[in-house]
Amino acid sequence: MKVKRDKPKYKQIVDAAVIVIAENGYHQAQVSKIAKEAGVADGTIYLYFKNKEDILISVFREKMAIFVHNLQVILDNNKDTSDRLLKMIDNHFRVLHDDRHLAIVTQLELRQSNKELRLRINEVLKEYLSLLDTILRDGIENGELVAGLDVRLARQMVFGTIDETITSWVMNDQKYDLMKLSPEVHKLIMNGVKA
Amino acid sequence: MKVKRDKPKYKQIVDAAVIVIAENGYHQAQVSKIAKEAGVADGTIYLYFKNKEDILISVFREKMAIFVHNLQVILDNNKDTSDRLLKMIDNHFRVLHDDRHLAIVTQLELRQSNKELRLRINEVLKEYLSLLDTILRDGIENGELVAGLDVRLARQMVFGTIDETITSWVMNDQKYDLMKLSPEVHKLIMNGVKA
Amino acid sequence: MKVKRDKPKYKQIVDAAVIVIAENGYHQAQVSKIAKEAGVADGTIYLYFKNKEDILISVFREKMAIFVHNLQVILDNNKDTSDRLLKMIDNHFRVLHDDRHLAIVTQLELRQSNKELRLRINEVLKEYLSLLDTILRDGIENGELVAGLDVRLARQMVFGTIDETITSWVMNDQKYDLMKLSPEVHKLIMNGVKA
Amino acid sequence: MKVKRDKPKYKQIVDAAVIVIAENGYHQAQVSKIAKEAGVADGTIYLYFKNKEDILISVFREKMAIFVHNLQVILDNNKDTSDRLLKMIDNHFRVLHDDRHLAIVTQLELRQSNKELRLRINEVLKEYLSLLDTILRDGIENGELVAGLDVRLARQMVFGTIDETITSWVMNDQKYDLMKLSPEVHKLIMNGVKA
DNA sequence: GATGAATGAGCATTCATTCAT
DNA sequence: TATGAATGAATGCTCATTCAT
Repeated sequence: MKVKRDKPKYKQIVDAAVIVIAENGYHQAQVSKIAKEAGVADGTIYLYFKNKEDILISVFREKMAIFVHNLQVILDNNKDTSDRLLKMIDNHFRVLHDDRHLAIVTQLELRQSNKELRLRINEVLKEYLSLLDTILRDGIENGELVAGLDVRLARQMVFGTIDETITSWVMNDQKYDLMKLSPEVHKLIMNGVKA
Repeated sequence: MKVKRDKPKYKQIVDAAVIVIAENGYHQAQVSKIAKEAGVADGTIYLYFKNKEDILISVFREKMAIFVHNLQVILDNNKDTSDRLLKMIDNHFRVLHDDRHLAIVTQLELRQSNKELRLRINEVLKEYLSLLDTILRDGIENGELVAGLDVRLARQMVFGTIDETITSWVMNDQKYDLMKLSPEVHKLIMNGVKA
Repeated sequence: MKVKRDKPKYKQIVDAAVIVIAENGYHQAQVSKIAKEAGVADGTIYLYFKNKEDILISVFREKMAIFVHNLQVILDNNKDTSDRLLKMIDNHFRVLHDDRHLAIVTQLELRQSNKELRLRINEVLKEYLSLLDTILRDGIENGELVAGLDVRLARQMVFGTIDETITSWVMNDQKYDLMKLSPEVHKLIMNGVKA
Repeated sequence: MKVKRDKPKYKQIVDAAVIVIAENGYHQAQVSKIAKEAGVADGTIYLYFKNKEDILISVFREKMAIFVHNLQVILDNNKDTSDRLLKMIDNHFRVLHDDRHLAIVTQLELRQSNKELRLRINEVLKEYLSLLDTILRDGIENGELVAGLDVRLARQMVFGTIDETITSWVMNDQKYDLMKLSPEVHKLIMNGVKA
């Protein structure tokens, strides 16, 4: 039996939600607007999603899967820690660079959700962060990263830097080329700011 | 006539707002709750604030002033870049460590505000970030920081790392000692993760 | 072609409706639940019934037929008015005593329907009440009942008493033996409360 | 401190609810309609009532209080059981005869409420029924009513008869004079139908 | 006959803000 | 200044019914 998540209308509605949220803002993204954008009736939404929160979680889960999948491929094909980190940054930047709506949604709008929803979003994020942990642990093991590195702090530094960089870019209306920043961001993460 | 914000009721209301938001969450922080906590009538709020958004901005502005003031003192008393950064991190951690309500409000609750409000919050943040820029520019100038450092990116790295570290601490219910992390965070920012 | 109500699916759906209404209550007895209980698709309902109201009317009509049929047999086999009334009460109590679901549906749930539906239910009820009128008129004629009895009022007294007695029993979760009450109810109707 | 129930707007809204329910039916009695009829804003309703159900309970409670109060006066001023019952019937008929809207609401519309609300309505009713029980017990004691009378069944007979009589009158569009029926109803209850 | 995915109208409730006192 | 009763706009979700297959 086909699960709902694989049906075309499911994806249609998720994609519509990204567009509606990006263009109207989180608090102005009414279910009826999403339904209209998806080209379905309001009630149809509820054949595929339990409630509005379920749509938002799904948006995040579906899109996050892209990041996770890409990062998994990067890990499989690259064994050098520096390469892995550069490619991770580059991938993260590129996915959001290529989908301006998605960038607005993940960096600004979804963060307006309430604490409960954000906790559920964080759970989805964990999969991604655990792959980052793998990069860091492998790097420590093979001597590429500094011995005794606190993996949790390092993860927060890497993710915090990437996230803040993208958020600033979005808040500046994406008016400069995010892609060009990855080498420099990579260098900062690897070597810090010290001369 | 004194300006309104020096009057006791202005501060009463701002402090009440921090408590109400921390204890109830952003979306459950109704004006009537804040008024009750401040011991004034609902209508009185509007003698001191234009609207609800104005209260929230004021909360952020009043509390941010502490960070800015402290950081200014740090800059005045320390000329070494590494010292300045360590003390900045330490200060940032300590202020939020000492006021659990404030930590919840700045790291979680106020981020649920809409884009417009967050843009205004960012403006308040600018003063703080420009002091950080000063640290970075001074460091580059005197050779302590790497030549050719992209100040904007470096600022995003420093702030992103600090912010993500604190947010993780708050989301983990502040159950470990944030203060102990500053030396390690400082080291990461200075030297990166590379061996 | 047989009329629809003789086909097995018609009865299947009516019986399913009684069960679903009794177990879920009138307002939670959605067409889809009735269809599921009956083992047919939602759309199939509409091959046998004009609309949801039509199902409910049919439930009442089908079940009421039992009362009417039994009462007709009682009238055919008993000519004494007091006997007829006792047996009528006894029959009314027994049918609902033996089908707890039906008792809930007729005494509580179906009364939640709107005025229009209740008017149509009353029409179905008329057949039953006109047999009661026959008992009363016969009784007046042969001198068993008081001369000059207002048949309409007497009918309302008999039916109101029976109905209120059963409703109280259902609202008390059918926790006492309804059957045992018929002689006493009969006596009240025949002789009133006066010493 | 004045309680809400004593404020003029409380009564205004209750009376508006009776009119709106009687004229539009239970399921078409939207809160906004009640507010409009009461001449207040929708939100004002919620300053006086917890929710819609609370309005309906209050309607019943407020109006039932009239019956209870009148019946209490009757008990105080009449010691003869037959008199008491006649006056009770007469009072019950007269109150509903004098307020056609209220008659529709209590006999038809409020019965469409769900089981939970009806249970709460029944609790309000209990006060009235317990006064009736007092009449019956006093009557048995002083020998006016039949020795060994089952008070519960007698109560159901009296109330069921009154209720069914009024409901029939309402369903017949109140087109005959209800008041004239009380002596006959009283006789039926006292003496039964037997010759 | 039978299916079940799709439809879309309809409504209770909250809460920031006002303004008469 | 200070009050707090009153306002009224705005929206997620359900479910009876349809109709293409």
